[in-house]
Amino acid sequence: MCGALRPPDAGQKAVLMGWVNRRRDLGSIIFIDLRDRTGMTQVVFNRERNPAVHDKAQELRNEYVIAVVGTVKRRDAETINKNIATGEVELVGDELRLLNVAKQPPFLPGDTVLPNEEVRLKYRYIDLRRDAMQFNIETRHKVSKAIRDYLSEQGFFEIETPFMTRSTPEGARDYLVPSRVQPGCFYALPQSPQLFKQILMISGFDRYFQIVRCFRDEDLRADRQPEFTQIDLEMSYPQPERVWEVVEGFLTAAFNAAGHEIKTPFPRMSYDQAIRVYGSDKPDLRLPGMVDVRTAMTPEEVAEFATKFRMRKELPIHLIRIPNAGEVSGTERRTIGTYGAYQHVQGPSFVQLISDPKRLAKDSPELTEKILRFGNVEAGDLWLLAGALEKPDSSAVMDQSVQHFCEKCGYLRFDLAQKYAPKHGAFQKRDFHFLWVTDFPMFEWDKTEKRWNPAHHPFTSLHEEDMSKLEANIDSVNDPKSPLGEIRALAYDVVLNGTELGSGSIRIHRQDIQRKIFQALGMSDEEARARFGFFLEALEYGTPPHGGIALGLDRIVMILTGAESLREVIPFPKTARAVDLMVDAPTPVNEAQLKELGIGVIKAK
RNA sequence: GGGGACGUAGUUCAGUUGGUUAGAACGCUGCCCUGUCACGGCAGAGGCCGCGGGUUCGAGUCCCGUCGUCCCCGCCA
Repeated sequence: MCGALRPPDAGQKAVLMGWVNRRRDLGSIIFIDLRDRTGMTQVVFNRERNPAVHDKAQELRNEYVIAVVGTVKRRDAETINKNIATGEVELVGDELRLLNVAKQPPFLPGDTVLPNEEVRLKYRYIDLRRDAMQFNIETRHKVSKAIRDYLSEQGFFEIETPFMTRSTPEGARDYLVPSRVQPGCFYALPQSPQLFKQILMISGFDRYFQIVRCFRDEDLRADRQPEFTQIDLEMSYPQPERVWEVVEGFLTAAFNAAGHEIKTPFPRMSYDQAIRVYGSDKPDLRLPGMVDVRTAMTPEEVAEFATKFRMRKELPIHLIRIPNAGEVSGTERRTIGTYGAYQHVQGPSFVQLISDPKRLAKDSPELTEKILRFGNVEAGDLWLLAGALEKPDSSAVMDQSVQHFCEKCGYLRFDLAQKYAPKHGAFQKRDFHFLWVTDFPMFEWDKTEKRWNPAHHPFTSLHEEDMSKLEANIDSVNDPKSPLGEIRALAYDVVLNGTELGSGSIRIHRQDIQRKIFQALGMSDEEARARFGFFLEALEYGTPPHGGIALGLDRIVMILTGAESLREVIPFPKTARAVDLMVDAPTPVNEAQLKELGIGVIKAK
């Protein structure tokens, strides 16, 4: 292979096959960098030594596929190339076979500047020849293999589940597949194998896993593709801690496979704490959290401060700190103080920012001193205070809850952290901060539908202590003030550097509790039967307690390779409009196909 | 559904206040070159300025629409 030859091979005959990465024609001597998956070797064709082969080598162009038979030669000291692994040797070409020519490609795998993504995606086969892509795909292979091996060793069976299954109205939009045999009926591609894996527990396969494709017809993001791969697992009789151990185990194996050490167990944090301190359910621990400076003040000070800055004193006043941001100019500081300057935060403002430390220090020196000490602010840190506006735009008033306020602050923290990333240097891609976020709420309020919905999915168990709260509020699905929102689920997320890697829960295994959950969700027995009948029935035939989790493989590989988007770790990804530019999918289909399926297409205006 | 950025040669980009023949680099073609490795030198080809409309004596440049790519909000149990 092109990356294999080393000085000890000198004198040997060798055959190399690969692509012409670059040619350097010096007249009587021609150098070819021959490339394959494993690396690159310089091949030399010398007119003096072999005029016929040299002539033939003159025909070579970029990306031609060739086979070279030659002799491995140790290079002279002054011609060694330290930049490539095979740089101490070269292959002296004795025979050259042209396996295939190539048109001029729109770009070259060896180019230093990348073309735009549209071109890369259209000519994906060329893009994938690039070292970086080869590395990403190789890493992906190693990671899945490590996970597969680890879980197999732990007694998990890899079991496949159907891709053509039933549509369920919950959650994301389904991709539908029409049935020819049952006209007017549709399969749905699975958003996850959730119910199947639970059924597998009911079937006695007490440890299941699958590295499986999932499909969700929702808008894309840099870290969201319509089809993506999950490491899905489920086990019988687990405490959450047992699931976490398994995940920590396979992640350790996966990161090792990619050459990284990680520390386990991962720290844990409740959902409440994550929201309060980081304003997010997926905190990035590489930077300090926020502190509520009211804690450092007397009630009188809080009242005075709040009045002075038109802030609400019953909501947190958060100190957001970016360590080592260095000097920040006055102009810059004024921009920072402008709420609208942030990418993530839009809509009517209810956040009041204090971003000018000099002025604050001048006005209230003692208080400032106190706040800075309390927040561990050091010289060179960028910090600001964020409170809830006393009289915000009318449309923002209704949303002014602690949670919502903290989330807005969390976005400010995140945007600032991004903006000053080059300065604070805390966003090291190799610095892995894992975290378990636990005790997610069971239900969340749906503003559009004006009702409570499951925050995770309707088969999630709740904390035993919260059962009475469920029973007391079982008929309040349409009451936004209902304590249903306080019920904690046995649901957990694993988070890495601000990215949600995976999400799981302990499931309900008793049908009486399942029934209560459906009731609390305002779903009648009939409705529940219609939607999940097969599953509810299965629950009645001896269901062991069980629970599990699913992690996004693509996201793991993305972080491991330092990629900025999932498209860098998926060989054939889709664009933001869910189009595959290489195969040009989706496409219309012909009338006959539609007719056979009993489908009519309505032309959009 | 909404907000933002971008679209000029095969590729990456430049293009002044609207002004006459739209440039550079890499790649490509030909010639020269025996130690290059992002080889070098000389010569050359290559443009629907995304598309459509408008303003103007005149549009790559201004305006409107549209298409495409990217980022974000909504959405993603």
